[in-house]
Amino acid sequence: MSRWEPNTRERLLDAALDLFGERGYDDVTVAEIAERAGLTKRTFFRHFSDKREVLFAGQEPLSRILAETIAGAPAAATPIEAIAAALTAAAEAFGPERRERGRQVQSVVSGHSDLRERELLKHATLTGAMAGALRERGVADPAASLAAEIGGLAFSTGFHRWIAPGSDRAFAELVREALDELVAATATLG
Amino acid sequence: MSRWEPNTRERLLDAALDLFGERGYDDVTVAEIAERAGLTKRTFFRHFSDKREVLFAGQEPLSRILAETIAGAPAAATPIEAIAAALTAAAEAFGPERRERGRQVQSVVSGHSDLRERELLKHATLTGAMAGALRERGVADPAASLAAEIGGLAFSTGFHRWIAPGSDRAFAELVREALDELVAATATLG
DNA sequence: TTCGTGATGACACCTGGTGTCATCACCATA
DNA sequence: TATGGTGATGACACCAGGTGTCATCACGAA
Repeated sequence: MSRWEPNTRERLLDAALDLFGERGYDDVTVAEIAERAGLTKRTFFRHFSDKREVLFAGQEPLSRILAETIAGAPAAATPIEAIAAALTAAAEAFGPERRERGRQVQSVVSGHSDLRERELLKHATLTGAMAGALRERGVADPAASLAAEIGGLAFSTGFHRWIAPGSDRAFAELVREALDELVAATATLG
Repeated sequence: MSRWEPNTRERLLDAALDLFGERGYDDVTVAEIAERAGLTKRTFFRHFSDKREVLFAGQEPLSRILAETIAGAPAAATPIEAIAAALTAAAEAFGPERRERGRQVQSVVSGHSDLRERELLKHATLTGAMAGALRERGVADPAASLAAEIGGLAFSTGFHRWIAPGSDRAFAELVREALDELVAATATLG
């Protein structure tokens, strides 16, 4: 046996989601989360940089996957093709076992301005990673930002459909569908 | 003479920008800002909902202008035409006298994660207003969100060019140019 | 004169977040 | 076995953002 119980981060995450579900995000203090996990406030902040971050942990690898997939796409691939490959690769990291937690997190986040802000920052990080990787491929700049923005929109749309009640299709499939719709819509704008 | 000096909000805003410029955003406390304006911390929070908000005040009318202009666009206008009209109307509210303050604010915001978050929230509010107004016009949803996102990108791009050192062209003109470039880029994506 | 109103000050309070030091299981090495 | 280093944690003090609440006081209306 080790000195402390293992899986500290996971215990904190579970405690936080439980408490947020019971009493709402801002009626729960960090000290309470830590206490339920058998830890102290100070330890919470050693694992999460702030109270919001506990709801967004685990998104760090996504940027990497997106950027690497775009970088590794065939030289002949168009920006949208590269984005499509990247979104597929990223979405495949979300198996059905993550759907329920996605629902829980989203239901807490969606009602809270503070948390919406953090969500937008994460979203911007993803689109920024995509845009940067496209520029590395030589895509010039209005096009790179635009393609990345479309990719971000597809990701969000797909995510919301994925966690919608009754949904049982794969995340990757839904994202691809959303991207196709967006590309088709491109022709109707102007 | 009134009991208190007038222009409370403006005095707080000036004090905040001065102090942020002198010592940086997080080495300045709200109490110090209030003190320089001859007020107290409590009064600061009566005028701004939080410390960050002092840097983003005055953006409230923009959403309204965008939405109303889109709503009032000719029935035959395409989504991009409606967006273009809205962006022009909004950008015309930014005369050259606001450019220097724009630079100050942006230089404080750009280095700070907390402030970037708030900026993203404001940005999302603007694109949300545009997307909503387009839907009211009967634009179906992938297209409405996409057009709004393009509008948001044009606005940001134009803004950054407007405050760039040496820039002397009108904000509205720069935004229109950015929008044109984005629409052209649409055809190159793939 | 009187009364209501609105903006402010004063003050206590909570909570998120940080700096710092002590503690103690674990591990490597002698 | 002994010894010393390391890493995660606890304990504790502290700061700053933000809020609730009550008192104050100029101003305008009646």
